[in-house]
Amino acid sequence: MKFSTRSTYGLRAMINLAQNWQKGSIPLSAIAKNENISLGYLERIFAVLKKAKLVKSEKGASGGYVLSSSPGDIDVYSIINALDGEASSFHCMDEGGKVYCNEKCECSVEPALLKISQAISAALKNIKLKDLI
Amino acid sequence: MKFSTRSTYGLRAMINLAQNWQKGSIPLSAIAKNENISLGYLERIFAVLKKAKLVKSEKGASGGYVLSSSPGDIDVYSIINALDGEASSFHCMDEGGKVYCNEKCECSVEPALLKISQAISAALKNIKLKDLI
DNA sequence: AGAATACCAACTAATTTAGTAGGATATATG
DNA sequence: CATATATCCTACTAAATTAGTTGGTATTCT
Repeated sequence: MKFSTRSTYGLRAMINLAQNWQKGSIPLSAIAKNENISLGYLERIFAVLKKAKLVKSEKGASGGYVLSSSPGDIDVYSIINALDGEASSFHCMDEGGKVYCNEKCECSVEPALLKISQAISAALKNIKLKDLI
Repeated sequence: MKFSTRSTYGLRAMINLAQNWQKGSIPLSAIAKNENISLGYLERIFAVLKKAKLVKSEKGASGGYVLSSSPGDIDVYSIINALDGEASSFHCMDEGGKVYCNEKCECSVEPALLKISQAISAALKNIKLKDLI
C-alpha cells in the first residue's frame, strides 16, 4: 500500500506551508521549486485541497496559498483523504464503510475490513501538521 | 488511499483461511467461489503469499492452502506488505524509509513521512487474523 | 486412469497516474 | 495604466498499473 505521488506531493506541500505559516501567502511556484514538483501538477493538487477547505488562496501578484487553519488543527487524515479518496478503505467497501463483495452479502469480512480501516484512520487523524514540522 | 483489489482479495482470502483453520488445506477454488473472486487472479495472489511464507500449499487432489502459522500469529501488516509492497510508504521513499525527493536532499519532510509510515505500520501490525474472525 | 489441485507464463482491455500545454482571470506594484 | 505574478481551468498524452483471461504443466489423491 503505497501512497500515490499525489498524496505525497500534497503532504510535502502542506508541510512546507506549515513551516512558513507566519509568512502569509506562499505562491505555488516557490513550493514547486522547493520540493521539485511540476507546477502544473501541483496546481491541480491544490485545487482539491482548496475544495476540501484545507487551504485558502489569494490571486494576483504576491498572492498564493495559506493553510486555512493553524498547523495544530489540520491532520494528515484530512489531507490524504481529500487527495486519494476515502483513506484506508477497501476495494469492496463503499464510502459509508459498507462491504459489497457478494450480492447476498452478509459478508463475513465486513467487520474485519472496517476494523482495519478505522485503525488507519485513527492513526492518521492523530498526526497534525504541527507534529511534522 | 485505497487498498488495491489485490490486497483486499488477499485479506479476504486469508480471513477465510483463518476461519477454516482447523479443517486443514482449503483449495483456492473454494475460496474463489466463497468470495466471488476470479480463480486465476487468486492463484497469482497466493503465489505471492506463499513466497512471503504466510501460507503453505499442498499439491494434488484434496490439496490446497493452509496458513503457515496460527491466526493469532499472522498480522495484517504482513499480508498487505507482501501484496502491495512496503505498506504505508511514500512515493519518494525507498524501502529503508529514506526519502529522495531532491538530489541535495537533506529533505525536511523525511522525518514527517517516516512518522506517518510508522504510525500506519504499527496500527496494522497490531491487528492479527485472529482478531478478524 | 482420471480428477482435482497447485503452479506458471503470456496476453489484453481498462483504468489510473503523472505530467504537459495553453490559455483565461485576477491583483499588487512600479 | 501596464506589467508581472498569481490562481484557475480544460484538454491532451505517455506510461504504468490493475484486474482479468487463457492455456497450459506438474503433482497427487482416490
